[in-house]
Amino acid sequence: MKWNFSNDRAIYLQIIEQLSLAIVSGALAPGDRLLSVRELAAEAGVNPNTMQKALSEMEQTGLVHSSRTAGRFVTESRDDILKAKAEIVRERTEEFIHHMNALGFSEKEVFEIIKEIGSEYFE
Amino acid sequence: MKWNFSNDRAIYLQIIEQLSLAIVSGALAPGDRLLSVRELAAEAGVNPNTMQKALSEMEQTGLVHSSRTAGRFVTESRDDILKAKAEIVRERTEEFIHHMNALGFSEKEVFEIIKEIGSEYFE
DNA sequence: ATAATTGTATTAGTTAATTAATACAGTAGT
DNA sequence: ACTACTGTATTAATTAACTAATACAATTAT
Repeated sequence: MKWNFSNDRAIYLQIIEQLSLAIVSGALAPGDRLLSVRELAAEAGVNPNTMQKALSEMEQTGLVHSSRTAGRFVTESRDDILKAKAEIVRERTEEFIHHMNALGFSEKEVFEIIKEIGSEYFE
Repeated sequence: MKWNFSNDRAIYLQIIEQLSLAIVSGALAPGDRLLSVRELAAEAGVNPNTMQKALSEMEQTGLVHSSRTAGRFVTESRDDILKAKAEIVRERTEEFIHHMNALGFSEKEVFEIIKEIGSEYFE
């Protein structure tokens, strides 16, 4: 897994975001075992404590769970994953729309902008 | 002006963002005089030093400039404001599209999602 | 059995953001 | 002249995030 951090937000929050995205996007499958805290920390280039903090906080979302000595796993509940995905979609979309609305763009104009800028992303 | 801060990002960065948005959206007109650092700090509920840091950094963008004892003003250059607006639109849109693409949505699906979630925002 | 790996806990040091409390020099209005 | 206000500078204290270096108890693999 590839990690990408900006310096304008807490790293552990970005870890939670990126790991959640990997799960809800299907890059990590239900029941998949994660790398160990130490391995993930090395992979992401952060301190093990920082990775542990992120993973530990993520337990609350239900997307991952840990079994003491066997490791940490993606939830087996596809339903929970779908719910988390829906929530992320809603949050991101609302934030974007709110912003574009504040900038004075109509829905129609937003579509035009996406068509133009999105031509590089959407094949 | 109404301020709104979350605790997951540095306050001075959020000040820059919100003030920039106010300018490029036209809430603040070219040449408008801003409230003093102390007044803005009181209005936003932050320390004057934090407001000063935000405003001082914002000088670099060219959207505001200060004249030592007279106060601080929005740039008179409508062109600079338009350029800043275009940049903000591009950044926000790319970020959103990138996210939705990572979640597996096509351009068509993104439009559907915006139509549904955006119905509360766009008139 | 025993060696290695797991998540977790603890203590300490560093850095950046924020608040706090002043201070100063220049200008506008009176 | 003088008062009030401007942006700016400085020094200090506090807090949260991050890193560092270990340690431990439980389980898996050999």
